[in-house]
Amino acid sequence: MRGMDMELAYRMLDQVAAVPAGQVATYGDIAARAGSPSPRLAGRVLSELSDETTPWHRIVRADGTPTAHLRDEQLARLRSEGVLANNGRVDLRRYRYQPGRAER
DNA sequence: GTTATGACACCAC
DNA sequence: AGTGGTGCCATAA
Repeated sequence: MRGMDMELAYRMLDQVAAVPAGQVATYGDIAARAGSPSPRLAGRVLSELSDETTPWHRIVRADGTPTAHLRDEQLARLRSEGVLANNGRVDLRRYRYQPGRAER
């Protein structure tokens, strides 16, 4: 839609869907895995194409802080999956999903 | 074509 | 560590 690269957009959505419950990924992670250099594009894709089946709440910013205008709901959803935040910040060292890397 | 804006990221203070 | 400036890709006016 909007003339955007839909294949890229769907790859991003796939990567979002690939993040398991209880873990998170950054916008940069999603963009990179989908083959895009632009984290902002990942954000825009989520804002426009996400639906009830898209775990958008598992995507946080590079420093572990949740999306500003949605932080309350996002943190609540993450908390319900077992992702705890300290002072509004998710511990990426602990919860970041990295494909191919063993769980702890 | 130029400017402003945005679910972001990085570097400098 | 928090704040601010700049870069980034794409859209809207």
